[in-house]
Amino acid sequence: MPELPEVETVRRGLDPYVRGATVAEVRILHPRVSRRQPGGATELRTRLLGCRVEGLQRRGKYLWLNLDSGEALVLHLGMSGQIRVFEEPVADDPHVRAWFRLEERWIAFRDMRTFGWMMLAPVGPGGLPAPVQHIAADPLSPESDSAAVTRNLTATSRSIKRILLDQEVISGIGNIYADEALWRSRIHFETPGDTLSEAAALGLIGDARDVLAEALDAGGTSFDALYVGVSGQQGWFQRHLSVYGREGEACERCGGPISRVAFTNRSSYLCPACQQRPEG
DNA sequence: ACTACGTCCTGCTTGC
DNA sequence: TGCAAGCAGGACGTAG
Repeated sequence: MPELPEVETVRRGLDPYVRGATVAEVRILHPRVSRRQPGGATELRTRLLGCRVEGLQRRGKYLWLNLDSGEALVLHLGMSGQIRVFEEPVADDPHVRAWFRLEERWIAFRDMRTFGWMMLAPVGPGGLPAPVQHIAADPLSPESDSAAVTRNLTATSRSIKRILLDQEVISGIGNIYADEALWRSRIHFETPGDTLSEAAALGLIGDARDVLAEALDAGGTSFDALYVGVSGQQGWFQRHLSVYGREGEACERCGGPISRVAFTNRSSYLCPACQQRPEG
């Protein structure tokens, strides 16, 4: 669920509660949350206890806490993950998968669909934890290299939407913002990457960066209760979405109807008039 | 090597 | 009304 703007909103909200704080208590309530940890919940808990958090970073949709042990606690929210901060642990919340106490705050990892995970990992080259090493820079990062991304976008016959969703090419973009960026660039999602001009690819990267930045300013996108910030607040960018979730509504550019079509067991939203399928 | 597909989950919505 | 199928914002392993 959460894409870059939502994850960054969580990072900013969580940062003041964790930076400089020591992990005083760890409760793993569901085994799936620690499934990527080789030693499971026990290892996660024992190696985390007593660690001091030195920082909270993000790359694409991945978050990690830098620990004074030299390791990082890497978190991925998956489709439905949330991080919430409480004064006391909430009893009987069926979706809390883990609790952490840092100083006097209780931090919950909630995740209805349990695709999210967390694991401890060594920090490698570039300050990136091992599970994040393969993830490309995201468009809001100063490390992002538009020329290099452009080359990657146009080097393959894969559909442009698949490439946008490939976190090893450009990170942080998910189904919502891929559709929004493609609409802004008037590109059909099935367009093969290697048929795009360099200018079109560069423009698309710019549109992706713009939509992510605007969504971040709005605190992210909340279609339902599944995405909220650390205090439970909703994001507001859904009011500014041009195509996503707007099947049948008028395209704000040409007035034609927005359509929804199948895309790898999911949906793509587009304006068929503005975003013409490539020939052949 | 590269690409497409199925799969891991739960819960809400839709349609028969 | 009830039930089953469909659908959801992600990423990985595997098969082709």
